[in-house]
Amino acid sequence: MGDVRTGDPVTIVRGEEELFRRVGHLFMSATDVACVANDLALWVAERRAAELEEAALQRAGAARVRKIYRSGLLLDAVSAQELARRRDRHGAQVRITTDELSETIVVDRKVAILAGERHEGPRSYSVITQPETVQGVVSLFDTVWRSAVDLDVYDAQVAEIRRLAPAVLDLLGQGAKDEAAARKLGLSVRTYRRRVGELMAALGAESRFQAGVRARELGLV
Amino acid sequence: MGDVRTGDPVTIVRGEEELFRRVGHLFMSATDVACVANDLALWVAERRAAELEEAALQRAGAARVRKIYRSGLLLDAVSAQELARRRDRHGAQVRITTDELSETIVVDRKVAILAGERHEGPRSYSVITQPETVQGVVSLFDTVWRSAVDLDVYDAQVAEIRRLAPAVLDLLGQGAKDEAAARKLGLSVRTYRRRVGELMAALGAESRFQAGVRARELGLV
DNA sequence: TGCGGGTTGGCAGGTTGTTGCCATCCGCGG
DNA sequence: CCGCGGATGGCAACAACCTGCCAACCCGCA
Repeated sequence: MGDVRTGDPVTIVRGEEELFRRVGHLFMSATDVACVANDLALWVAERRAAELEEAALQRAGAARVRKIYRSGLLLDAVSAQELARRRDRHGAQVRITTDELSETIVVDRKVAILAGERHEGPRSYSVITQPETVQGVVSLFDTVWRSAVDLDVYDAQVAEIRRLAPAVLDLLGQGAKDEAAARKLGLSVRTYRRRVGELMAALGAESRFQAGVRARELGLV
Repeated sequence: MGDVRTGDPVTIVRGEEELFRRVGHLFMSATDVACVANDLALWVAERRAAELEEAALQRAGAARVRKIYRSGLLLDAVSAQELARRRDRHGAQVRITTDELSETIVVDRKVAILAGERHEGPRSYSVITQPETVQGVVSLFDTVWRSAVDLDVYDAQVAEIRRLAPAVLDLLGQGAKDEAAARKLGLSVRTYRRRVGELMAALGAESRFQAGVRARELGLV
């Protein structure tokens, strides 16, 4: 415990518990947080969230908090709303990308945390303090940040998509052919496919199989 | 509480806890259990499983236990093995179907339990004691049972599929085109598509989107 | 009424995915 | 050696899906 810098420039940490013990304190006084997240789950164990929440609220406005989320998240109206709520609550900036990114946090441009693959057992995280490496991560983040689009702007774009998305997802999930699905929705095949295309774009999927997986991941089907 | 027959011929029960309280005792003395399940999760709350387990073991051989599972389950080697283990342990008969079925239990041809949709909140179950209705359910079950194929037979069929399935699923999940995927696996496009087709058949999916959803549901991607 | 921006749906031409057919190859027992 | 069954891969025809283009339409606004 104590300062994270006492270890190697790169430390592998297993599980969120451990991660929190190592770097949790950094968030308390952070003035610059950059974050890539794929869902709304907090990175730290739920039971510790309260402390962080408090610290976050205290520095609201004083700190610069940038968060990037996957676009698929916005297809669920509830999630989208929750996202906006949190943003307002913390005075954070939220942008949306359609690219697939591994989860990342950079605190004060000094410490980078990269999430590893999520498979059996606790998830692993790489905690990086080596300045040049962190700088590289920051640079990547900045680039992605620039290409990402503001939550409100994106939200407006998908508002209409979202209206039809549930029905489209439902039909796709049933294995319906475009022909039949379009008829059921009272749309032309052309427009139905437009919807599917928008949906896939929003999910960042390049094939329908992949779209199915992502949709299921987000609990949309 | 008490005898399930005291209520209406059809009772809606919310949550597995409640279900167990209502009909748990039936399993203790049952000599004929018919069951459709979509995954390996036990129907009763985990903590009560021990009692049932015990009762089940005692009547092993004495009772007739028939279980039908979805074929997709077998794509995961671990699940398939666990399935066989449980079957041997309980002296049950296990068959596999590729059709989509809602979960069902019929005890001693007297009480039928149909699982409702799984959405927010606890899952609901219909407990049916009305004889004609139960008979109808039994009749449906018997038909499905006849058309289903024995676990061992099916297992042998998919053994080879399973060997390649993870790789194919992986590539599909990445949104790879058949062309590229086949190259990566060192297969011809034709054979790769054969694999995908077998996979979809095993998942009971009629479109790749649906296959993606099912695969994700089973945790195969 | 006329204009401008956005949505729709038909069409065409493309790519991707699905399936049957068949020649070929491999391994195995006769 | 042959014959056999199963797996493979090429080919082809077809179905399904994707997309650019454009005319038609709708709606709000001046």
